[in-house]
Amino acid sequence: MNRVIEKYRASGLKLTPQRLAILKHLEGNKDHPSAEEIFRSVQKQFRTMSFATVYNTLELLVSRGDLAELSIDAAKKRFDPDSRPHHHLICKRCSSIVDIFQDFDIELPKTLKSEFRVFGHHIEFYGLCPRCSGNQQAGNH
Amino acid sequence: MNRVIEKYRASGLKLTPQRLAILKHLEGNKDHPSAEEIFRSVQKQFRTMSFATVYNTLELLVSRGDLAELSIDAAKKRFDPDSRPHHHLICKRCSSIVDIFQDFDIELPKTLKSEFRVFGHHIEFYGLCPRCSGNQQAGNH
DNA sequence: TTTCTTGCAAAGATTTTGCAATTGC
DNA sequence: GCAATTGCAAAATCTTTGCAAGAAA
Repeated sequence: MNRVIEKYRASGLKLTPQRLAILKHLEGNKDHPSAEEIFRSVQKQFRTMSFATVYNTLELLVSRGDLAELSIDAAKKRFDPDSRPHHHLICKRCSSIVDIFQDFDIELPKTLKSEFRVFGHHIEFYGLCPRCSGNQQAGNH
Repeated sequence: MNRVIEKYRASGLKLTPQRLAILKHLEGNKDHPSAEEIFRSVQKQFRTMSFATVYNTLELLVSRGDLAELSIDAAKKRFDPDSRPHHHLICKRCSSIVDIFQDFDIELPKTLKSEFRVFGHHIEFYGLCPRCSGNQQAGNH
């Protein structure tokens, strides 16, 4: 995310401490956090932090392509700062998400390709994480 | 969905007219409707229809494996009555969803497979539908 | 009659928005 | 100082829930 900060500076956006804290929280984050998790974390540093700022910043990052918004979890949007193309594996019990860095050879039928303009694809694997598969009681995180 | 009705009857669930109307609306439906779309449609026949009944019925169907809940659309849950395994293609502009009935050969790395218990996978293709790719103005549906 | 289901209304959860006050540049 | 950003609070969505009344079997 450090290069994201440089990009910010270069395009005239303001580097407010709130934004920097959000960027810092996202940097290298493998938890695929929701907006609320990001809010709670950053609020520890900024007591006056608001959801508006979190959502504003997330929307900005997504629109600039520096953050991916995942729709893999039906309950809420989750965010992924890793910009490398990859897939995800979600635990159906605790909703934890892990990255899958493997390239699969996926080719759509030609008939469809001529109608739709397809940009890309994303594979969602689902199952039970090690913790949940051995524990019927395990809840969310 | 007719066989779903038989299954219902066989397991002692009540076949209320509201449920039958919801099942009828879902039968053969390729629109991947949201709960609200189902509600609006069925409400035309039952003026007193409530969201509770729609959500109750959808949850029941999902729990019995007769309906798939899609998390492909970040804005809301959408439902798919087609129980055959398949994938989806979503239009990033109007959020329309079309089915992809093609089987891709997807194999996870062994290391992951030994940790996670993986049940299955779902591929989300994204792009622009024919209508939206030729029309910058196109809105939702 | 018994049990399940409905409808209503309220509550919960997530996300968005308007706008005055503030702050980075 | 100007324009972008923040914080607050209210509102907009989507979904769930409690419970009394009603209906299927």
